[in-house]
Amino acid sequence: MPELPEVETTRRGIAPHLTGHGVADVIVRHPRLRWPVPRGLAGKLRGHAINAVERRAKYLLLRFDHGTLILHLGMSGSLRLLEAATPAGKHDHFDLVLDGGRALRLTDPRRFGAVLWTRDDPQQHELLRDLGLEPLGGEFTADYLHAGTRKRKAAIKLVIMDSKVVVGVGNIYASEALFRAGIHPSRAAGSLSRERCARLATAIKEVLNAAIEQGGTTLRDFTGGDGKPGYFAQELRVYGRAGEPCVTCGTLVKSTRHGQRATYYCPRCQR
DNA sequence: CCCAAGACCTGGCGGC
DNA sequence: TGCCGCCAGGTCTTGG
Repeated sequence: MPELPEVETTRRGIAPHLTGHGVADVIVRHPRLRWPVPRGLAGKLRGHAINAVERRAKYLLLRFDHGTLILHLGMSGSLRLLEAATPAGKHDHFDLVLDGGRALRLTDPRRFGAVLWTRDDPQQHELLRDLGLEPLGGEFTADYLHAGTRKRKAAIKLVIMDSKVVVGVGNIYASEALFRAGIHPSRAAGSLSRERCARLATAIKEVLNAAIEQGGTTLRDFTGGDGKPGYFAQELRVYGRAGEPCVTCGTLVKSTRHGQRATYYCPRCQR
């Protein structure tokens, strides 16, 4: 579920309910996520307040005075706010119980998500330290993308999904951004002109921003019972549409694979 | 350094 | 209905 737009939408949804609130308890029902959930979190966090909820790439950062709780939703994770007494389901692995009786609950069937703690600057954490630029930031430009792809022979789709280059472009948005930019997903990254890098950087920003707006409309209620997305499926132009006509030219959308992930593209519009 | 493949997990689906 | 293989929105790790 979580691509960058959903993580950002989640952040916006939960932040007002967490910021300034104290932690009453931490419940770990299943400590074996992507990495083991650190032991003793309850003792560390009880009585401390959350100062801010930030995002770096697809990591959510819950800032405390004495450290940062780092959350990742993996492939199948979601967060919602509910009454702490709500019975836990099979995949409800982690609760951050707040003062006042509510809790932030992590649900994650595949357990590729993560809950980590650092006392230090989270940007220097080993998982975050070497990440590339935020796609929606001002530094992510045509020049940056052009320079960063010069020596890369790999398919451009793989390169824009490489978190050391730019973060947050997941499998869906990689196909969508390349379609909007008119670039074939298999094209060698280093063969793209500066002009086409400009179109691609713009397309990435546009598709992510559009999806965040969509997420904002369908995921606004994080205090409700259901944190499920559902969102922008109707906005997708190529993803999941193999065999259907291209929305631009009518040619049938094709699918292929890059790095064991499904890729969708229009063989006529994308070169 | 770059790149492809493997690894971690569970659940849903289509086919037989 | 049951079983099997395949697929799934991520990303770290490994081996060439």
